[in-house]
Amino acid sequence: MTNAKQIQLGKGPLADVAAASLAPMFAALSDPTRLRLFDLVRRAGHDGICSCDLTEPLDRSQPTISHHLKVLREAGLVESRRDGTWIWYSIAPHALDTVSQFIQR
Amino acid sequence: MTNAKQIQLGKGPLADVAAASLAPMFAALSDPTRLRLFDLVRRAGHDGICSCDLTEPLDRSQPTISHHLKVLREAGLVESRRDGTWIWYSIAPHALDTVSQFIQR
DNA sequence: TGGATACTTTGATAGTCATCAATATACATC
DNA sequence: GATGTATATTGATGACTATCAAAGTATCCA
Repeated sequence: MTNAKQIQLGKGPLADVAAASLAPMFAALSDPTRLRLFDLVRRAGHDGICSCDLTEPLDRSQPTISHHLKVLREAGLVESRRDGTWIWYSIAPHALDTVSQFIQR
Repeated sequence: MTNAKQIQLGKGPLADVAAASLAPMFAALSDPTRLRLFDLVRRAGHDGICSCDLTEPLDRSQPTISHHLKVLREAGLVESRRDGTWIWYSIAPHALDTVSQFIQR
């Protein structure tokens, strides 16, 4: 189940619930390996990138990469689609909109 | 010791060191209490806000707030200055520049 | 000097997380 | 069906974290 809550931050002080839904997105980006993973996926553009091409450049085990991709997916930052035995990852539309909204405020 | 590394992200894939210095800033924002704390400080504008006015609205113990402020400070996101027994917090200049740079890329 | 107020540090606890090896699942091909 | 490749899940482990109460430090004022 993906966690793609499209939160609209109000104008007042950051509400409890808003903070609670914003925090996991920052958490997803709070690990160096995941940051590089996200960056690689973003660079791949619309087509995305095969999971099999992500393990080697990051120097982590295959289960670890799989774990991190799951975290990014559940945070609503990336999407995946299967193509035979491969799985292709791409950036979710509006992935960083909420984060952006918070940053520039 | 504040951790205000002003990283310039290159154009190529996110480097190991860049990711390692970016991750702690996201980590600092990955907790709901800290997000609200940061938001309150930001709203206070140039003058900043007294630490004593941050404990009550967040419904956490005073040591917990102190701990979170330390995390924000060491991530280079906020600054503090003492005024008698009070300590005033304000947003660090260019606090979110590096994060912004990563987001819009 | 001594109390009062604001804040920090310490110590403890329960929870989360990054990582890997081992195992399981899914798909393709033969 | 059997085998091989790609990915996911499980289980274990060491490290980190959010929280609080208690104790410590800093500053002001009388």
